[in-house]
Amino acid sequence: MKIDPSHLEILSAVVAAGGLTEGAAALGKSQPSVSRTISMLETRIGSRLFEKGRRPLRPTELCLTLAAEGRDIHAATERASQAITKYTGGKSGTARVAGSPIFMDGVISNMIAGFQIAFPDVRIDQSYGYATKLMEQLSAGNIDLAICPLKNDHVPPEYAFETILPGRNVIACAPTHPLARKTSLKLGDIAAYPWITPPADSPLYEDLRKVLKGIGITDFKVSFSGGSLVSVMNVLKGSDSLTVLPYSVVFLQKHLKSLVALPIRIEHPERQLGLLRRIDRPERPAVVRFRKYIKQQFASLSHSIGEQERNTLWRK
Amino acid sequence: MKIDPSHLEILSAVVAAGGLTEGAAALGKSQPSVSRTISMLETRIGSRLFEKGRRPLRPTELCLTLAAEGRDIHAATERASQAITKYTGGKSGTARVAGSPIFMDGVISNMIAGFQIAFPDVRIDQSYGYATKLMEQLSAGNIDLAICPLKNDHVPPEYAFETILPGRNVIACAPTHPLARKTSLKLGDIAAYPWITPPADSPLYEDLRKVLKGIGITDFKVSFSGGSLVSVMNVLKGSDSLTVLPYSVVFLQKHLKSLVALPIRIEHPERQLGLLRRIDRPERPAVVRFRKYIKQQFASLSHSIGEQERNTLWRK
DNA sequence: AATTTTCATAACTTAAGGATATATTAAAGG
DNA sequence: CCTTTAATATATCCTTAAGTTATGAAAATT
Repeated sequence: MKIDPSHLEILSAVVAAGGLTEGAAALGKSQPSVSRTISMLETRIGSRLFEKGRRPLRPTELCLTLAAEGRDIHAATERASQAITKYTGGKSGTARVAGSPIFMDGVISNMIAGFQIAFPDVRIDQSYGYATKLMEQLSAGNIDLAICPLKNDHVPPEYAFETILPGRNVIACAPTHPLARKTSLKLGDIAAYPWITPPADSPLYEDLRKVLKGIGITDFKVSFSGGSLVSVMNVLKGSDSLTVLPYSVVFLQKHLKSLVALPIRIEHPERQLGLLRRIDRPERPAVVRFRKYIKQQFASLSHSIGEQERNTLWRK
Repeated sequence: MKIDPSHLEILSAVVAAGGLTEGAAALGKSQPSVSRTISMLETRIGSRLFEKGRRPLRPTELCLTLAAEGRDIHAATERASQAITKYTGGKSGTARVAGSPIFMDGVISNMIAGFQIAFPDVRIDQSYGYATKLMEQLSAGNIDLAICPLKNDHVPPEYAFETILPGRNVIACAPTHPLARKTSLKLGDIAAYPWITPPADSPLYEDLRKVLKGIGITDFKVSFSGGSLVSVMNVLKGSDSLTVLPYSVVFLQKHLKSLVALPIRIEHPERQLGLLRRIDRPERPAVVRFRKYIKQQFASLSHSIGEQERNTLWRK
């Protein structure tokens, strides 16, 4: 005897409501519809579900048994509905995000922390990579969103790129660095110190080279290279080295007293930090939610940086 | 987001089977039917349930969540189906039976015991009454089946009456009774002993009067009256009283050595023991099963009595 | 690259399920 | 006891889901 679960759900509603009319109302259906469904069910089963000719509708034993299963079914569909609502509202699911290591560690991870507080049931899968690899990963469907610096006019048409910050870099050092305490800083001062460079394949490395070249330093001493942000910061802290970092990264570390930016205006890379995704792939709700959260966070970060800007004197 | 539980059931089957084709086969449906149901579900939900363009069908997170609920739903419908099968097979439910007290206690209760062993999930609600009241109870829908002696041609057309035994009575006494040990018994012998009579409103009481009148006793001494079978047997055991009982009752007690029948052939009542029910009421499966069980039991009882008959010499 | 397997689509048919209007019927009340 | 009232059953119509077979498209496999 194959049975339609929705019939059992209806049955349980009628039993719970104590009548067809009220049951139908509870279900949001018309009374005749429910009446017919019940009587079709009765003929299928071959037994009455309600005693004949009793006006306060009296369920039979079988009816009560089936209604109990109907309640289970209703509970399950209810849970399913809520799961769907949660999922389509972007409050559950997974967002797979990747980006440049320095950015992810220095900026995004802090934002992810806040996101997790607000949406604890969204899982964030994070990985690292630079632009080319990120695009491949996006196209392969391995990640949903990339966060990286890119030249705005170098974005292929199958990608969407939303800029979130200008790609501004600064020269950074430990707060204990001799230059950090100098009030008036000359460009020549920095030539004496060794440099920490990011991995050679990173865009930041390219930036660093250009910056130094821009201020006339072509032959610079590299004391450490290739590390992640934490490595870089640790080495900076224990040495007199300098490095080039995105201003946003330094900005967020500043109040932790682990990094400072030297007030030297250096060449802007032509890139913009932004959110990259495939335009032809439907975005899952959790990804949309995450992306918008990141955008909003960057908007407020951008505002904070802007204020800071007005209170700083940059030389060059 | 209102969701159809059967869709979730289908979803879980597809996920469990690992593909549309196998899932459809498991459900006993065609592949296109299942395919369309899934895709309709996807458009309703607004999210994919299976990743696009992956040939070993890969369920999304949401899909797995929903499929889990689908499993619950499937389990519930399965339980419901089995409950229905059991019920319609007469293996669960309730049968409300009533009958003459002496018969119910002396014969039917033993049969009910056997029935309960075979069908432990059928509940028997037993009550007592004589023909008129039983018919009222049947008509009021308070009982499903009556077991009572009735004249075959006195059955109103709205009732069905199946005879199960001829309404044969015997004179009964305790095995320790003086007459029980006598080998040759004369009719006059019984005149000396007091009588136990059933309740005055019972058909058996009428039988007793007729029997005694038939053998010439009009003025008989009543030592006890109105009790149930157990009372009657207890009083018989502790006294020299006689009584009239249905032969079937005595027959079943005989091997317990609590009652014996005197080998005196007495007048047969014109009634027949039978199963009475309303012909216009649909019988619930458990009632059918019980009724058939009782009929079959009486058939074999009837056979046993028949054999016993051939070995007994009845006088009159 | 061809083959195979699996899923999606098309077109059609049947049955279920929704609505409104109305007939029946059991319970209640004068 | 008969009338009233409230609830359920039925009638009719229409829309949509769901089943079928045949067929097209696409991913994996060889």
